[in-house]
Amino acid sequence: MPATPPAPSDFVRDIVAGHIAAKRYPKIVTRFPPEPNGYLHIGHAKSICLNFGIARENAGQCNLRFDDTNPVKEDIEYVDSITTDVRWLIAGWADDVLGFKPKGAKPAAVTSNGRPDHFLAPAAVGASAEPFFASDYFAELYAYAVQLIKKGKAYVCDLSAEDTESYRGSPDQPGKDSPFRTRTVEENLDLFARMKAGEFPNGARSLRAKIDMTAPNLWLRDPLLYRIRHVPHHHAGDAWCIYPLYDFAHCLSDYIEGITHSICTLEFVDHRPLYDWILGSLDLPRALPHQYEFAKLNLGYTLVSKRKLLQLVQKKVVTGWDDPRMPTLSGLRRRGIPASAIRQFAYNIGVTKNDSVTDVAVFEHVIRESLNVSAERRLAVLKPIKIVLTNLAPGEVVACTATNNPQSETPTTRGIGLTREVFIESEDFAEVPPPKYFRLKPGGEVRLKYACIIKLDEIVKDAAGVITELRCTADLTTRSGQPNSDRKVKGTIHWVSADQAIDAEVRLYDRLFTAAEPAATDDFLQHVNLQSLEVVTAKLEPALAAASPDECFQFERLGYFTPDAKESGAGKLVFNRTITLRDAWAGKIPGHK
RNA sequence: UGCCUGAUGGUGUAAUGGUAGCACAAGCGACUCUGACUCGCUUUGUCUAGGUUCGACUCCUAGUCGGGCAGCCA
Repeated sequence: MPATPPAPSDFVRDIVAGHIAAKRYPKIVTRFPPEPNGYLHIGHAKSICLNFGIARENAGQCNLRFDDTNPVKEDIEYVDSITTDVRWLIAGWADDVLGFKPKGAKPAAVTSNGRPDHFLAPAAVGASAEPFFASDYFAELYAYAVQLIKKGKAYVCDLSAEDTESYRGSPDQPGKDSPFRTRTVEENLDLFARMKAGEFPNGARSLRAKIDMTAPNLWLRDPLLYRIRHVPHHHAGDAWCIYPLYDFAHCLSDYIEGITHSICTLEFVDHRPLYDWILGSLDLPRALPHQYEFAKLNLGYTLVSKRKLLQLVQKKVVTGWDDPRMPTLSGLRRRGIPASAIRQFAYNIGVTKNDSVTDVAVFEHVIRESLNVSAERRLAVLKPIKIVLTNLAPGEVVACTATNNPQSETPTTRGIGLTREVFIESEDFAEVPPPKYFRLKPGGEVRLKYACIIKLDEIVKDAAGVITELRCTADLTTRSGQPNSDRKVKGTIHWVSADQAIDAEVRLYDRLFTAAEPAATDDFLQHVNLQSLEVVTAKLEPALAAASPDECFQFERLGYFTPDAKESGAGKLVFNRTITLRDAWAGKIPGHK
């Protein structure tokens, strides 16, 4: 997989390309605007790759901006996790177009040439820089709201939430004007100032745009611009008790930052006329941003909804937002999935306006494709069964050489020792083998990878009939470099020396849901896969003792595994299975799958 | 019953009036000291009905089906 895939093409990029050809903007500026009310997930990755991708392909800029206008749902924990996750996803790919600003900077403090420019060169983006926050614009936003009132385009409304809803009408029924719609500019100004001053309780009044209560588009029926919320804000502190709503804050935040292309998902199509109305109703001298919408990601057997993922966390279905089974970027990272694979995935699925469900196999494919090239191979046995090589003496060690990565252009090797007692995978032995079984069977031969061919002589069982060991003879003339090394047997299996093996907890993950579209079911919690985690104590080759969580290994013939960043350490090794290898055999075993 | 939006193999996505292609999945085969990887081959598609045109996935008309919208969430 190329580190930098070829530049993708899609309808959004076509629009941008048209603007560049027309020299409509001096610089392309996009933004990724999460609300800090949950962790980022694979669906957000699609948006991040689109926004940062467009910026990097056009020598532009993409601001990370927190859309933090609703303090009751937001938290600093999410600000931190989102920042970390975005930087991880774009690292080595779009760092140089990441828009950050000096810590604490607000628009007025850094405006130059009549145009706010918070952008720092990548070298300057260190501890003294931070993402953008819509809440840093609260003062500007308030001033714009006052301007709207003065133009007679906004009014303070005293309707309760319930009345506001009923006055709005329904999709096929026009709404009716609020009795407060005709207040004078002076009265609105006074009331709005007193809202800001904290004179009224939560929900007592709101600021509304004066548009058209009979508009067929519900979002044009005098939408709310500000609500009263006597709560402190995680970023703005306790400076405010009125907070702007999304529609008012977003378009103006885009304008303040000089965004050219405001890219969002399809559910905001209905909001676009409002986005344009607000910007068009104010005196805004600079070029206005425009909104473009694409279809968000839906992934099979996966939940792509912050709200629903939060429920999994709260109900302790998973251990946290970063549980390796979660489709969050934190979870995927902990599981061992490379950021480059996620970017490749975004590239492969494309960007359209079609509401669709992507097959998880597409995601799994890019993970394997990436790891196959990068992961070093190791030997590990998940569910061991003991083999005794009767022609080796106790304590005897036969030195073998294993290749670290056959995909490498210049593969390196490491030594492993074959001893009298070794563990093999219990699945690699069958007392009564199915047809076409290539692995160890009574009287049969297999090759121990990197070692030699062995022949099964005897199956030893205890009094209860349980197999305790398999006694085999090793044909040491079939080792690499030995005269019979190219002797062919149908099966090659992995193994670990019983003397040298180290124990590790290995967590085997499966999909979190049994339903192809959990979000489309009545209750997704009823479709949680109760077998999504299986914990085994595995036998690993000794080299794995030094593995670090930023490495992912292929355990040969099994899959890709990475040390758990939170729980694996010198005292106790814990590995997460990132993904299995493709297994063409599994589907062919009679009665299997 | 209002407004917005979409429809191409099993899935996702190209083709912007000129050979329906790519990826994933599936199947068969080759190779193999990973039943992996790699390689070769194969199956399967333009929502429907009209129209325009030498020629339509593409343009027009009418339908059908799907998604979104009535938070003081984003």
